[in-house]
Amino acid sequence: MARKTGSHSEITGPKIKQAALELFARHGFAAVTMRQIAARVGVQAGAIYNYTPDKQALLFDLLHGHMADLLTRWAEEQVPHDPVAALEHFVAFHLDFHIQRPELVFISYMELRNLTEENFKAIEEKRSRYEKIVYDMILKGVRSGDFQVPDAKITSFALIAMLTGVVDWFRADGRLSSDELTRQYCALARQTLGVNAPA
Amino acid sequence: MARKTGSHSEITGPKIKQAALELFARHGFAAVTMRQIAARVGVQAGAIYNYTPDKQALLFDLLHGHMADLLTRWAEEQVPHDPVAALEHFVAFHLDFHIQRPELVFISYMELRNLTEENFKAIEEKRSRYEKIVYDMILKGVRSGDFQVPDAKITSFALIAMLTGVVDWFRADGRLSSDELTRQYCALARQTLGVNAPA
DNA sequence: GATTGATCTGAACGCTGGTTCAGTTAATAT
DNA sequence: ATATTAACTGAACCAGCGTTCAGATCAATC
Repeated sequence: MARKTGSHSEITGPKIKQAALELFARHGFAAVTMRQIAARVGVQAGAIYNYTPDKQALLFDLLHGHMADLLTRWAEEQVPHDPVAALEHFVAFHLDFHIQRPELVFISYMELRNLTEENFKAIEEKRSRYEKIVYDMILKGVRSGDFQVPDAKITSFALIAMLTGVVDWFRADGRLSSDELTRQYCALARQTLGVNAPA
Repeated sequence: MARKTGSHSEITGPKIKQAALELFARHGFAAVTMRQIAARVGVQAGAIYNYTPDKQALLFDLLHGHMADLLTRWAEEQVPHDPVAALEHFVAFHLDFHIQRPELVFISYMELRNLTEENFKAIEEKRSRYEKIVYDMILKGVRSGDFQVPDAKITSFALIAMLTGVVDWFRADGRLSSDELTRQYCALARQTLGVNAPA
């Protein structure tokens, strides 16, 4: 059992993941080579195979970890019972989570088609779970009379698209703080959901 | 000047574009080979080079044509002067245009990073022009008092994301007709823009 | 029916891809 | 010191890539 402390594996492993993430996000999965990833870590291409069975697994682990993280975090949130407060809580959570990992959000949308069918299904299942959370939240508000929307399902898609689209333009060092961003989108989401709308 | 009529070039050219479009949308630009495109057209890979200088041009032509088409069509529209009517006109136009060409919408978002810098700039310029149209439309409604939004710029992004996101789930043969879709989104857009919102 | 030229084939070119693996390195344990 | 072994190198494998091009094909023209 040589090389416990002083071992590089606990450093190289995460570095490979990080390098793959950055390169996949910038150039796309198919356009990135194992040699590029290795170069960024400071290692030869062959060394990567000590940490992942193949390139596909590298992608899947990133996407699966991302979705698992999203669901876990939401499960840990203390969501208010009031529908409007719950909506604002969700908006804040969703924006915060997505803004903090723009690359993961990006490849989670872009690279789905580069997954094997089996891996794709695993991601889709998690994505559906998340969409259902939003749908249920909206439905609850509609039933209580707090929300007024043309269609709960469509509105759930529209809300998610609207919020997730933020990663396309928001920059943490831009003119807008993330707090301000959240405030703006809370207001926008309330309007979209028809809070205080005339009956 | 042999082979005027009976020539295949007027058939093969478009077929190549169509095949490239479908394959790029399904598998991604980098993952598609010239031989795959050729096979779908029923031709050898070399023949493609009678119609395009290289693979990059194949992608650029698709994206550039798409954006040019979008701007041209909108320029031809008779847009009402009333801000609310203009908004609904835009929603209907945007949805209709995008729903009719989901593959082009898809690759126009996904494959930007596979363009050379020069080609990328050409597309970005057109995209900005379109975004400005939406922004100006919102600004006009805000100034007239018809719209009530937290921030015109953010709202323009949110509106576009919300509408364009439709191509991710809408299927022309699904439960929802495109007319019904437009109606739903018009209502949603009015709410998002704060039409009839309390001052 | 010979000529022409647009269209396409088929094979090749040089190169790079993911992946494998025998062998080297170096930190620990004895 | 020596043995052990995780971590990594460096070279190789072969399949496949985009692209080129000399030559075949064949409908339209003369």
